[in-house]
Formats: sequence, C-alpha cells, structure tokens
Amino acid sequence: MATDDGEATGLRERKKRETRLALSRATIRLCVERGWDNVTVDEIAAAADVSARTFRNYFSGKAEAIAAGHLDRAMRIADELRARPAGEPLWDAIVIAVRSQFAPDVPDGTPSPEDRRWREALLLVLSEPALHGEVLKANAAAQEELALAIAERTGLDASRDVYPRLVASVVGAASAVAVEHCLRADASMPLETLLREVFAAVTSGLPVP
Amino acid sequence: MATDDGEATGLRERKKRETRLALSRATIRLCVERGWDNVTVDEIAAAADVSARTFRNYFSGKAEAIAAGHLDRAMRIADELRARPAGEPLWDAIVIAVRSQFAPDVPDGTPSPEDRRWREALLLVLSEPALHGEVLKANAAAQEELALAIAERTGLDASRDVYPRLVASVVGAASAVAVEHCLRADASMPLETLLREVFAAVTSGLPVP
DNA sequence: CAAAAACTTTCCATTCTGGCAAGTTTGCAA
DNA sequence: TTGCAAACTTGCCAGAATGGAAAGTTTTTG
Repeated sequence: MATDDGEATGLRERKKRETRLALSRATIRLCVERGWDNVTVDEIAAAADVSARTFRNYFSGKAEAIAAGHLDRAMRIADELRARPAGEPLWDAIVIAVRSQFAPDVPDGTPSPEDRRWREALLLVLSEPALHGEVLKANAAAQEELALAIAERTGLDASRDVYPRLVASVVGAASAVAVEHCLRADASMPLETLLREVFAAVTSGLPVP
Repeated sequence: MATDDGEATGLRERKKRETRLALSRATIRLCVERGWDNVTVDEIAAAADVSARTFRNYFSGKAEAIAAGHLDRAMRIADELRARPAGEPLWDAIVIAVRSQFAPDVPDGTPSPEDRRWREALLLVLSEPALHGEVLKANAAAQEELALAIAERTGLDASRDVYPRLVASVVGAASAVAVEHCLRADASMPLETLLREVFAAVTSGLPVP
C-alpha cells in the first residue's frame, strides 16, 4: 500500500537521507566560507542541528562529508550502465552512462543547484590536498561497482578476468582527468566535449598525437 | 673529494633517509603484527628510537608512513621514463619504465627484501580501507610526475593539452589493476605477464574480448 | 497499543595534530 | 680548530578527532 516506487521507502529512510544531505551541505558551505581547517565537526553539527556524535555516525570526518555527493554521483554511473539496452556496444553504453552523471543535458542553459554544489565541492577538493584522498577513494568505490556492471554486460567473471576491472579503472581515470581539466583550465571547453575527446582517445589506444 | 655519485650527499641527508626508512618499516612491521588499529604513533616512534613528535615531522600519520615506500617506487617511474632513449616509441618506453619499478628483473628467483616489504605493505593496504586513500594519493602524485615526463617527451604542454595527464592517469590505473589483481588472485600469473597483457589491451583501445 | 528495532544523544577515555621554544647535531668558513 | 648558523629532534601542551557504552527518542511492526 505504501510503496509506490523504489525510492522513498519510509519516514525513517527519508529523514536519514535528509540529515545526511544537510550535514554534507553544511560541511561544504562552512569549508568554502571559512577554509578547510577553520571548521570543526562540532560547528558543522551545530549548523545542521544535530549532535557532533551524530555527524560521526554518518561520516568518518569532514572529508567524507564533502566527498559524499561525488560518491553518489559516481556510483550512479554503474546503475546507468545497467539500464542501457543490452544490444548497445559496450563503449557506447559506457560513454553515455558517464555523461549522464558528469555532464547531464540541461534543457536551457541552467546548471541545477545540485550541479553547482558539485562543482563547488570539487573546487574545494582541488585546493585542499587533505581532501584529495577522499575523492580518490570515492572514485575507487564507484569503479568497483562499475567493474561489476561491466562484468555482467560482457559475461566475464569480475574476480577472475582483468578486463572488467581494467576498463572500469581506465574509465574512472579518463573521466577524472576530463573533469579536473575542465575545472582547472579556463573552462576553454565544455565538459561534454572534453569527455567525448578523452574517450575517443582511450578507445583508439591512446595514439601519440 | 667526498662526493662520488649523486646519492649520499652528506651525513645529515643520510641520517634523515635512515630515520625515515626506519619509521616506515617499523610502522609496517607493527601493523602487520598487531593489526592496523592496535598500533599507536607512540609505539612506532619507540620502536624506531625517536620521539613521537619526530614521527610526525616525517609523516602525517601511520597511513603515510606505510605508503611511503610505494610512493617512492611509483615516483621513480617518471625518472625511468626520462632516462629512456629519445627515439624509443612512447608506449614502449612507458611499459619498460613501469616494469622496471613494479616487476624488476631478478637475476635468480630471489625477490629482494625490498620487494618483499613492498608486497607486505600492499597486502596490508588491501585489508585496511583506511589505508586505501593514502596509496591512491601516492599514485596520484606519481601520475602528476609521470604526466610531466610524458609532456616533455611528446613536446606537449602539460597544462594545456589533456594528452599527457590522460596517458599518465591511464597508465597509473592500468598498473594498479595489474598489481592488485596479482596480489588478490592466487598469483595465477606473474606480475610481469599481467602488466604486459594490461598494457597491450590499453594500447589497442580496450576492445571487448 | 506495546514491544522491538533503529536512530540520536550524552558522557568519556584515548589518540591525533600541530605550534612553540628549548636542546642537539651537522655544515661551513674564518 | 673554533664558533656560528642552519637544520633537526624533543618535550610540552591545548584543541580536535575518534569511537565505545548506555540511556533517551522516534519509527516500525505484530
């Protein structure tokens, strides 16, 4: 009776997601405003109206809270790949799955507030080495998931064959390079285009230009 | 008169390197023996006969101390690439550079004690998520260096062109997959062979098998 | 509705972090 | 050789992080 779709299960689940989101956002906002090491866990917890202990029930630290959004996003790439039609060539499906999460098509030129926060968080990461490791860990986790999806699709055994993990890692590496290049450089090129370019290079064996 | 080669500069430098090595080794040994969270910085410092404060002058924490050896090794890949003859094709040079550090040719079947420690440390990392991030950071740092070396060799601008960073990232990703696969699996294949296989796949555009 | 399960909070003992200043060692040149 | 300066180590310490335990709340379930 209650469940309509696979999302909002119950009140409890919804509240947890909200708390998690509130904590993550508060962390990002405060760290952007005051700088990474001028923010304590207690302050973040206070800003989100929970106890400091609750913060630690959700995240292991500031870094994890900041990278949480990125982790979710990266994790969804595997879901997206699983949702692609079975007949579609693997690499086409992969490129579409990555773009769906990292360079979503916007109707008009409006980058959703969600996306703006993502950019904000990534810029914070680039400026703070202490955060780098956390994002790398998020990418690694997402790649693990992606490797499983690739294994399913190709009918390979993820624990025996290297191919799934190899492709997942390379996809993760290439995506990260494109995103970072886009954030660093003077945004001379839309992420959309850069992703296409990077994957074209990878699928053609990275020939020396 | 004193300096014979480019290594041992002075007494001071040598002592620092020794202290650093001693700390790193002590950390690995203790963590292997007692388990990651049954080891404190004070114990490590005591084991290396220095103060706890000195430990922190060298490393930001246990994780960094454990990953230090891996970082050095990965950093040397860029040096090795720079040392390859200029006429050699880029990918040949890269593969050789990687192998020189990750799968060194051993005269007889004797893996140097240095290599045994490397394996030991990596196994520790696989078993402890808290360490994963640190190794990923080490890889990222090494890739940055590798990207510069690739830029030099190809005559590209590392800050403008994506190619150097892209190749460095993919090389890092592929190497990591090979090494991990070798450590996880029942070592069904020597790292040597696995690296060759992985790079062959990458340079041919990762075709679906 | 009441028990059970899940989550939050308070309390607290350890450990981590990093700045500071005093004590040592090493490098260098007069 | 002597003495100074730079570099390194150490003890001290306060603020923050970490994570276990148990009591207090809220949601779920029978």
